[in-house]
Amino acid sequence: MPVARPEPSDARIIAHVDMDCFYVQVEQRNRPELKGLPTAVVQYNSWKGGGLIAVSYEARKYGVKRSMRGDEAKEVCSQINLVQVPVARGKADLNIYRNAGSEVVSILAKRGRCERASIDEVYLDLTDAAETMLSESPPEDLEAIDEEALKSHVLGLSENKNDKQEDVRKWLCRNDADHRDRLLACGAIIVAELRMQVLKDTGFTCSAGVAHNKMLAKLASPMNKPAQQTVIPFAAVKGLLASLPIKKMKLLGGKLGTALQSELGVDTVGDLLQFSEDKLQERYGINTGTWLWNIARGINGDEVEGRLLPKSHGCGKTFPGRQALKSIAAVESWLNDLSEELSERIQSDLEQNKRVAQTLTLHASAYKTNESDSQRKFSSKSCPLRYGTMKIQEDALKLFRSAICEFLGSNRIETHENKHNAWGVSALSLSANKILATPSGTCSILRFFQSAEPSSTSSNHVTGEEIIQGTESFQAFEAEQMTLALEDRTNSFENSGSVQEIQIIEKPNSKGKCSISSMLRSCDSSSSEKDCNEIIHDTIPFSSSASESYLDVNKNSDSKSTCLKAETGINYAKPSAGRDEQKRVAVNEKVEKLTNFSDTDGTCSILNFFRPLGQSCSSSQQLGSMLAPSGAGNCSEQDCVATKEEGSSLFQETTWAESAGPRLRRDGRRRETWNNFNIEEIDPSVIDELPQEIQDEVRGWLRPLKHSKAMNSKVSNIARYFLPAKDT
DNA sequence: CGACCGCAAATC
DNA sequence: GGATTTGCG
Repeated sequence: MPVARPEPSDARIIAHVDMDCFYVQVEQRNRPELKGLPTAVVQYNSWKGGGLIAVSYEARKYGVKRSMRGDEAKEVCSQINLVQVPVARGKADLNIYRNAGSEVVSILAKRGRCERASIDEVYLDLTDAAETMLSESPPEDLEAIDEEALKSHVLGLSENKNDKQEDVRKWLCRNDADHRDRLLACGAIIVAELRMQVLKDTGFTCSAGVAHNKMLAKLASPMNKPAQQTVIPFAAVKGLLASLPIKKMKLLGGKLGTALQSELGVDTVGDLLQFSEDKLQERYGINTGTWLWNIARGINGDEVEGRLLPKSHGCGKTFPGRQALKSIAAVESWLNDLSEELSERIQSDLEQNKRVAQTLTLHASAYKTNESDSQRKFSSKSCPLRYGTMKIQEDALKLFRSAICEFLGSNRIETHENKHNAWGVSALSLSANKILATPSGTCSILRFFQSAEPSSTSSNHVTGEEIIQGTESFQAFEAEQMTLALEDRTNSFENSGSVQEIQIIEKPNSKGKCSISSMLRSCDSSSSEKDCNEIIHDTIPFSSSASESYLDVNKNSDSKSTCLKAETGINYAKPSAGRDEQKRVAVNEKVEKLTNFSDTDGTCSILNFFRPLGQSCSSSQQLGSMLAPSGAGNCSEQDCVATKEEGSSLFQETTWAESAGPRLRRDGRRRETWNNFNIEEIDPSVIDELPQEIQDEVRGWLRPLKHSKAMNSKVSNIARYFLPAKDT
């Protein structure tokens, strides 16, 4: 459901840029002989000529539609050129289009805040640029207005005369106009320049809408395609919405739009005006109700996000009809392919953008052949993402096993093998989510910890000192080191392959932020899986420190725990009073080792840097929290208590009692906590204990803070990477 | 089962 | 917060 956001009081200038039949343009750039010819891009040519996903404007003249199959397109346009989407690993591969989209984004981002809305769409907030232009060189002062700007379509401007461009020129240059319109004129000129730049640099044409908010800009961009732009002045909004079919509005093309039509008899956006906000809220909820009330009036406060990269990466394939996968082996094979693709994509994201994905998610559609209620949900499953194709393949298969087991409501492995052909899988997809930007310098810190680990191999360790930061080789070094650090993140699963029902989930800290401890924890890959088995926590809130791993004994059914019991011989009975302590098991051994180890070689205080911390600390304190060795904070009482719990579980000084089964905590002893300090209170001598390159990095973080409050945001970005985000 | 496929983001 | 839904091209 859409959510209403307050609209800023000052007029904004927002543009929506939409590439014209983008996939076709990309293919035509690769094969120039196709330019100007009726062309469509098609995927899976095998069945009825494949499905069209982009149609050139030449082909549209013949009535070719995106919803057609290739064969149908040939029927209405026999000379159409059908270009197939590239296929890799047996599935469509959209990477060339993604990359082409990136080319465009990098150009469009130059004049203002830029949000990549899809593979071929971008929002721009050009408010500042327009204000600047208006005050420094307003349109009426320009000797000549860009031809492309003169070709703009201005909604509401009478376009019946012979010389349309002269009308537009007058409109753009009216210095007696409303301030908002004058800004819009500047926006149109800027957008025209940007579009020309895109054409010059990439060869792609695009269309654009310019208006005062995202909703209106999005409405405007397709009004005059291809290769044109449309402006919606404030005065034109009411008339536009009055006759706009409700389903044309973004987010109303689906169920909600249908509901409005059938329940309220609303046909156009303007028809919504007759309903009070209360009425709309009552029917569609507070958020959606207000959102609807607003859009009826052309009001939309959504901000342009300033994000040039996607928030997640996914790949999937459907297996319709007879193609459904009927064996684990077939599923495994496809998951391997999907994992490979996903791995490549997150790897290049890491190398190019220094971003790290945190979560791997599998989704599938399945049915049961012998049951009538075969529509049962096949729930998606996720686990911490470990880098490396093999690891992803491994985890993906385990996620699938876990999900199919749940789907079938059976614990029997034989059923999974589908001997009776009892099930089929009609879709598989994998995605990498929760992608976080890594602050520069993080990786060498990671590697420091990894090399510090006594049992880790040092063969591939290179110290940062040998590399000069800022050079390309350093960039490559960073990416490589980061990858090494991420490959060994805690395994998602209990090592015994027979137990699919237990899933170790990386429990994120309060806001799901990446925690360095999860990476540190598994520096030793040889022992990580074994250790994993030991990281068993109950599901009762207990020292749930940032990103500790715990075994998520599925809590929703008795059969699950029964199953576990049967297959592992360990009693994983559901939590019950008096037994909690048995299920409350040790923290990863490596963290313990790290703690003890550090006490002996003088690096003790670096650990203080990376203690997991409680929530609700102000961001200006967060870095201080990582760095300060002692002091007092101003968290609420409750927060501090919670933090102490965390401290005791992950970094306590006491050792852990060994036992035959899961290891138990010997006592509840706590150490003083160190969080919540002012950054000014950091003891400089602490930093001196670090290796030189890390000293430099940390000092780099601190230096700006002392001089400029504006740098707080930079520091808190780094801090947020390690710490729970501030609750907002 | 059932024929649009693949993908990404938002919502709950 | 993970899973599901919605929507888009």
